[in-house]
Amino acid sequence: MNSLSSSPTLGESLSNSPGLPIATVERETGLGKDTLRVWERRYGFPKPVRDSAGDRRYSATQVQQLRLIRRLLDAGMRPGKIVGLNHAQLQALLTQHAPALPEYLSKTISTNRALDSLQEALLQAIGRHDPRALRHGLSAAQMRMGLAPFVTDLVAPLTTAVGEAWAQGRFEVFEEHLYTEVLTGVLRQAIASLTPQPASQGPKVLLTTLSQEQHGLGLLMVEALLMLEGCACVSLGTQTPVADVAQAARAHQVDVVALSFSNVHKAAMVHAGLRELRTQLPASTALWVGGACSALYQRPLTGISAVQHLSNLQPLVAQWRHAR
Amino acid sequence: MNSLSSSPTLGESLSNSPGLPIATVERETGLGKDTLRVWERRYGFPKPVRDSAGDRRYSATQVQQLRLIRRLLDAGMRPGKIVGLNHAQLQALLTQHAPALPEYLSKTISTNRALDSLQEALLQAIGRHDPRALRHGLSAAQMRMGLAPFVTDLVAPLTTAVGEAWAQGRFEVFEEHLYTEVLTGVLRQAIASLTPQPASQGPKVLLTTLSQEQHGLGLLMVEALLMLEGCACVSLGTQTPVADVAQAARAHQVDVVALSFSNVHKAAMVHAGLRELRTQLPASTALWVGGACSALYQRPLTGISAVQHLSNLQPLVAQWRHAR
DNA sequence: AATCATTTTTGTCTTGGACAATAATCACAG
DNA sequence: CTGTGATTATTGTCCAAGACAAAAATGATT
Repeated sequence: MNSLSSSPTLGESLSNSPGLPIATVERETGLGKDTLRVWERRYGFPKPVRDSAGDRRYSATQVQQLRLIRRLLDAGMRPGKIVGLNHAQLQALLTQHAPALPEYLSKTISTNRALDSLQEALLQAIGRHDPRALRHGLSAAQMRMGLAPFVTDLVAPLTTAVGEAWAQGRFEVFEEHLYTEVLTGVLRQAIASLTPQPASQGPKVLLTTLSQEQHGLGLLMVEALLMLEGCACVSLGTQTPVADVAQAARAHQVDVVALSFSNVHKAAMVHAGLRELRTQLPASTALWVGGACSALYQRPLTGISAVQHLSNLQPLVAQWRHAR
Repeated sequence: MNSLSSSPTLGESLSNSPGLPIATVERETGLGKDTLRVWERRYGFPKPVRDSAGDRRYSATQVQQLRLIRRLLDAGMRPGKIVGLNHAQLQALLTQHAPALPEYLSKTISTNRALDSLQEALLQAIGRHDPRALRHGLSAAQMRMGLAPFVTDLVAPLTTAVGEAWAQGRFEVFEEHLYTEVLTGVLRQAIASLTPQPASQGPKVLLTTLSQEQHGLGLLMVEALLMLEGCACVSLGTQTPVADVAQAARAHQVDVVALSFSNVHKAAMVHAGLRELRTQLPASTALWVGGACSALYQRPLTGISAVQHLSNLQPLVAQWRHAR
């Protein structure tokens, strides 16, 4: 009861409102079509209106609530307990459960007042739409702090802060895009200045993300840190299919494959992809994973090293060196 | 008839073979679950075996063929004609479908022997999996030729050559990714070295691509050329929704919005998106579009300037200057 | 308090049908 | 031969209701 194009993305969400089709909601929330339908059947939410063809049309409000639900699910809650709740109740749960979450992040923040105020200033530069100030602030901080602390203590927390501000509606999409773009420029410039490393004392590392993972900032942060450790890095950018990652690892004869995951994907998919890649990779090739994906740290993954925090990267390289 | 994790994937594809579940095939091939099932019903392919629960299990061979089919679909073929074919037939079609070239690209190539041989050398560096040689070759060429000719006469044709080699199966996905990544680094370095432009004599330009368009190389090429012309550039990276492009244009008070399109989308989608954006943008804001998307140049688009070739960019800036 | 067995919860896959937008084909006029 | 308009064919996505196995929660026993 539907058709091919059903063009709308989010453009018409404001003016006229036929509502968003289920495919768009899947993209926007990360919840599968099947899941959305079975939730409607079981919990009575979300209950979209139907268009002339009988297809579901979700309101912007429903999508917003689904976004909140998604975050609570990532925080460990169960669908049955929260899917029926209204916006206010969800928001309450979210703020209440906020401090429980990122314990591995908080240790770097709030211990340093100067960092906090710098971060705040940069956030304001984004909101002011001032790319020049943003770029200058980042660049200056990198020079002052040194690259490794810059990445670990400022860029990483700042990026999650921007992501959260966007999720809470305090930032628009284009403001988050501007931040990503400016930071990408700064990080790439730093990496380029490190490039002429003559004799690689560390492992040769292949960097990329798997299909459908298009968040590339984490990759750049890791690349910067690894180059500081004397690693030889080969980056493939984002969205490389599993089979091609394995193929590239063989072609470039790397010692390590490093993958970055954001939290937009279903845990089952992440695990399946990793298991798949692990078996396609030679046993002698190490597999390192990291990023804000909660699925990585719940259970230990056999044959895979999970890097929950960027500060754990340096020890991992040291450990690799020691094993040789 | 299935379950959550569905642990196996392709890991066992070599030794024992339960085959890949449908979700993995969707991720690896980009073909939706519904599409895979309806193809099986209509064309009898792919015909996966079933596991103990009755779920489909696709063989690695089938996935490989699906990948080829995907490429042919992107090249404009119809599923009904190619879904039943075997590996050899698909490969034949793929290599055969080369000469259907856009004529507007060929004019820059083949007029200069030195350029041709340089391009050939760089293509070989990609095939040799030698990122260092590739990067050095590009960097040296940029220094020798100067940035504008480098972008217009070498990078642009080289990029289309790589894309075609990939479409014909002469390059693997990861090889194309490596090219993109290395070139991105070179271009960004060039742009960064231009950044401290004091007084902008040219228009302020917002650069981005619309949703679902993730090809960012064209954006970087345009940004480099525009900065040479004294423009002030604000880039949002790729995949900005239409509404946010308009919002950003207002927030940053730009004179021009420049969009890049690759040829992966349907013409109707492109036209709809552009029309929508044109209405949301102030009339005083110019809208420039370019890229390898054939839909842009078939009919004239009202209120939009189409840049078929990068050499047309400089005149457009001059024209804008003159209008003030 | 920890280990094991049981029940509940939950996401994904199944089948067969349907539809609307796109593309291909055909008929007809200039 | 070249457009142009109408017709038919193709094709991706959505729907419904049912089913099942893994994960989480609960209860029982050491």
